[in-house]
Amino acid sequence: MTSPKSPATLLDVAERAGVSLKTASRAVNGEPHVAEATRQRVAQAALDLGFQLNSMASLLKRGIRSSFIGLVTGDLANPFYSSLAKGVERELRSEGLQLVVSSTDENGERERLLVDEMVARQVRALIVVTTQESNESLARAQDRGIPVVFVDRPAAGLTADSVVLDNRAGARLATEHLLAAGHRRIGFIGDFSRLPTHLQRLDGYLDALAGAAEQADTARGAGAQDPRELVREDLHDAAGARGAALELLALPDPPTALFTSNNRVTIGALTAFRELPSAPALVGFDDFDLADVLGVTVVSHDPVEMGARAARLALETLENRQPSGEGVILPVRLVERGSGEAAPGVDWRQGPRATATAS
Amino acid sequence: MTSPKSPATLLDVAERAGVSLKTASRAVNGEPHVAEATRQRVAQAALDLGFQLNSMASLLKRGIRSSFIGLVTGDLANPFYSSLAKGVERELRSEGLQLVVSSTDENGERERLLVDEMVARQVRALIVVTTQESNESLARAQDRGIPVVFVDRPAAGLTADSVVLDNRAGARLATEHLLAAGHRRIGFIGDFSRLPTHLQRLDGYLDALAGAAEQADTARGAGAQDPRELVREDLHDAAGARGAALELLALPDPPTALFTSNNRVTIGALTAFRELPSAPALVGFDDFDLADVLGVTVVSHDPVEMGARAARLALETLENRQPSGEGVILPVRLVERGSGEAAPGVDWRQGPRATATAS
DNA sequence: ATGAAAGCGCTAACAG
DNA sequence: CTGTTAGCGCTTTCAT
Repeated sequence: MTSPKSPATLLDVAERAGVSLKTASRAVNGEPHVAEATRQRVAQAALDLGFQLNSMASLLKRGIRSSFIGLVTGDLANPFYSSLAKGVERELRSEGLQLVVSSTDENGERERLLVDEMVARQVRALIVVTTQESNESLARAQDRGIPVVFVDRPAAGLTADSVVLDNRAGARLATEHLLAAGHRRIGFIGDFSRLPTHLQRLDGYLDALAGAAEQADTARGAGAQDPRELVREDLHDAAGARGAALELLALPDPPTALFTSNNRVTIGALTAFRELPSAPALVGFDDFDLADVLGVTVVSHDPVEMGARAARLALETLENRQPSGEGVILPVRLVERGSGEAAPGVDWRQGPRATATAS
Repeated sequence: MTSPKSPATLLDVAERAGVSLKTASRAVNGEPHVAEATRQRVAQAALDLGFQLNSMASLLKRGIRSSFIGLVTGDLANPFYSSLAKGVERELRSEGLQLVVSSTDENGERERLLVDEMVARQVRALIVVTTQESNESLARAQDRGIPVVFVDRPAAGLTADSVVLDNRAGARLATEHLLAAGHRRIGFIGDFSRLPTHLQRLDGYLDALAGAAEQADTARGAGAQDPRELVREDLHDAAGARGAALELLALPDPPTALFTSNNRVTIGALTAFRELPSAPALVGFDDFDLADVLGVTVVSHDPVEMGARAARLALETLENRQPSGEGVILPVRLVERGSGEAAPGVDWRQGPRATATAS
C-alpha cells in the first residue's frame, strides 16, 4: 500500500517548494526570518513528500551526540527498576530527550558490553545500576565526556554522581522494630553478597542486633550469640529466597522474625510462609504492590523519585560540567502494617484482616 | 580528572598512527586487507586517544537510519508493560539493536507526540500499545517506511502486524469458572471503555452470562436480568477500582463474585476486600506477583513472550518488507488458586492457607 | 595493502 | 527575507 522507496530529503522538499535548501531548512525547523507564504509552501511540499527531518544528519552537523540517555539496570521486569525507569523518563521528557534502556541481569560482562554499545550509539549520558564487577567501560564513557550517574549503588573506583538509599538506617530501623516487638532471634535473607546495598543492609541489621546485645549484656551479663547464624546471603530470586526462608524456619531453634532485604526476597519469603502452618514476623526492604493487602511492614522509599533525581543530576552535568561527586542519599521510612508488630509466636496472618467496622 | 575536550575523531587516530583516514577506518571496523602491524598501531592510537567511533556519522554515511527500536506503552511502571519491554529487549539484543521506551499515560495526544519524536529520531521500527485515540502519526511512520507493530491492542485504521491476547476467550473462561462455582450475580470491573481489550473482555463476560441465562431459561423459563447492572467501566487505576468494588458490594443485592479485567483493577478490588468483613469470589485478568500467595485465581498469559513476538515481527518486517497484517493471537489460560472456586457466601480468604501438612 | 576524493543530509556562516 | 558555500565524521568508490 505504501511506497517503500528511499525517504525524501530536505533537498527534495526545497526543489518541490521552489526554494533553496537553506530556506527549506529554516521553514522546517520553525526558524524566524521566513515569509509566511514561503513557510506554507515548504510545509505543503514536506507533507506531499512525507518528509521527516533526518535527525542523524542534523545532529551530526550541529556537533550534538544524540538525544538519548542510556539507562542500564539489572532487570527491567523488576518493579523497582521499572519504577526507576519511569522516574528517569518523566524527567527526560521535558527536555525532549529519549530513554534507551537495557538489562544486565547482574552480569558484569554484559554490563560492559551494554555500556560500550550505548557509548558507541552516542548516548548523551549514562545512568547505571552497576553490577560493581567492572567499571572500565564506565570510566571510558566518562573519558569520552559522557556524564555517568550511579543509581541505587554507589560509584566504584571512579568519581561520579550517585543517588542511593540510606540502606543501613533502613535496615537498622526494620530490625529495631522487630526487636521492640520482643523478637530475639531475627533471620536475615539477602541478595548477592557482593552488592553494596546488601552489605549496608546487613550492617544495619547487625548494628541493631549489636545494640540489643549490649543492653542485654549490661542487664544480665550473658554472652551474645553469633549474629551470623541466622544470616543467609546470595539469594537473588524469589525461588531462592523461599528456600532460604524454609531452611531458616526449619532450624532446631528457628528465628521468630525475618528481615528480608529486598522486594524479590520478601516475596520469596511470603511464598514460603504459605506452605507453613504459622508465619514468623516479617519486615521487608522495598515496598511493593499488595503489601498493604497482605499487611506486610516494610522499609519504604520512592524509586520513581530516585530515577528522577538521577536524571536531573545527569542533565545538570550535561549543562554545567560539574560532576560534583557528592552523592545523594535518599531517606527511607518504616511503614507499619502488622507483620512486624507481631510478638514472637504470634502469626500476623491470623490478625483482623478488616479495618472497617460498623459506621 | 578527565579532559572534557571534544572527542577524538578517526582522523586524529589516523594521524597519530601515521596512516590514512581510510586505513584507520578499516582497522577500527575490523575489515580485511589491513596488515597486522598497522592494525596494532591504529588500535593503540585509538586507545591512547580514548577514541570511539561516532556511529552517527557512520550510519549517516551508510544510509542507515539508526539502531534503535521504539516502544510506546501506557505506563512503564505497570508490570505488564515492563515485562513486555523486557521481552522486546531480549529479542533485540541479539541483533545489536537498542530499545527506546516511553509512556503515553493513555493520552492520545501524548502518543502522537512520542511517536513523532521517535520517528524524527530515526527509530528503525515502532512497537506500540496504542491509545486508539489517534493513528495519524503511526500512519505517517509507516509511510516513512518504518515498520509498526501493535501489541496488546490491535491496529486501528491501518494495515500492520499485531500481537494480542485472546481476551474474549479468557474473560469467558473466567466467568464460566465463577458460574460453575454456583455464582449467579457476577460483577465486572473494567478499564477505559474505549479500549478494545476492555471491550473484548466485556464481551467474553457477557457471552458466558448469556450462555448461563439460556440454560436457565430452558430449565425454568425465567426472564434474564439486565447483565449490564453489575458492570463498572473506566476504572484505570487501583484506587478507582477499589471504589467500584466497594460500590458494587454495597448494592442492595450485591454480586457474590467479581471478574476484574486487568492487574491494576484486580489489585484495587483486593484492597477493597481488606476493608470488608467478607470477600466475594474473584477471578482477575493478568497474573501478578503474589497472586499465588493470596490464592487469587487469574487468567494468565505471558507478557514477556508477547513483547518478544512483537519484536520478532518488527525485525522480520525490517528484513523482508512483509507487513503480513495477519495478527497473532496469543492464548490465555485459567490458573485456579481458590479465589474463584469459592461458592457464593464463602469467603475464600478463610480457607486453608497452608498446603503443607505433616510429612 | 593502502590512499585520495567525493558526498551521506543537514545546518552555520556569511553574504545579498 | 533568502541563497551560497563549507563541512560535521565517517565510508565508499576507484585508484595505486
